[in-house]
Amino acid sequence: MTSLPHPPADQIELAHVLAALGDETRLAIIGLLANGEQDAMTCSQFLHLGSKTGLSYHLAKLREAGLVNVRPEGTKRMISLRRTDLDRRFPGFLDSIIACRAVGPKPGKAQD
Amino acid sequence: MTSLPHPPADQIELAHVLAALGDETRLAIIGLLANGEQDAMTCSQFLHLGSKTGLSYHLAKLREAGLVNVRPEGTKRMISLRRTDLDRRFPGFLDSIIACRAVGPKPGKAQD
DNA sequence: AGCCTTGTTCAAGATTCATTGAACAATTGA
DNA sequence: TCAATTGTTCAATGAATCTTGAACAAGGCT
Repeated sequence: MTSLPHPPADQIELAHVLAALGDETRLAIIGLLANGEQDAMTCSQFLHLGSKTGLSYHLAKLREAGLVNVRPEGTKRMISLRRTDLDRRFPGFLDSIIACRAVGPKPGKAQD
Repeated sequence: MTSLPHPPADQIELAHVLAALGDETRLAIIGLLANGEQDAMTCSQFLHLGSKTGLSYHLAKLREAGLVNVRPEGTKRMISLRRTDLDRRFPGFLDSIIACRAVGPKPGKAQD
């Protein structure tokens, strides 16, 4: 039961995706989702990036843009990158973003 | 004489670049710069995308983000993609964006 | 039943963004 | 010099964004 609205894969818009990623907090979330071993994480695992309310807001943005999938499980939300959908729609895009971030702005202090 | 402020190549920030591209008008400008034969275009060549003032605003955004280079030549500004700088800093990123746009939202009516 | 955890929603505020029109600056050309 | 072209700057407006705290909802646990 995907209670929360997700855009279908073929309807993900590039400008929308780029706008969603044009924010340090959300970019950090994507970085953690991409580099972490687990393919799904909960909101509370991002709490070091901001307040509970702020996270809910940013995660909704990422979901609405088509970047992440959110699956309710108990009181938790399992959040995962829509890797397959994104790769099919925008080949190479996600990989380049992730690679950039690995070298990029926030190098140390990754408590995965 | 680069009268206008451009960020040095190694100081271009990913989040800033993504935010600059998260706008249909600016994305269209980058698309035209990337797909056109000419490596430099003037502001007036983008007038079909918006008002003169708006274009000036959006082009400043792209310049400040490090996406384009603006070189004054007479009363004109020669605008070009910073392909080399971007490829070095974010390998594969620009190519994936351009490829996406080719398939993407505004298919027909490209008066190159 | 209560209580805790996890996360959303609502309302408010400050900030930034995008668009517009008028006025201005600089170069080109008659 | 006068006029046209090219583009910037300024001020104002409305919209969107981000952040915060309080209140709420839904499950899990004892």
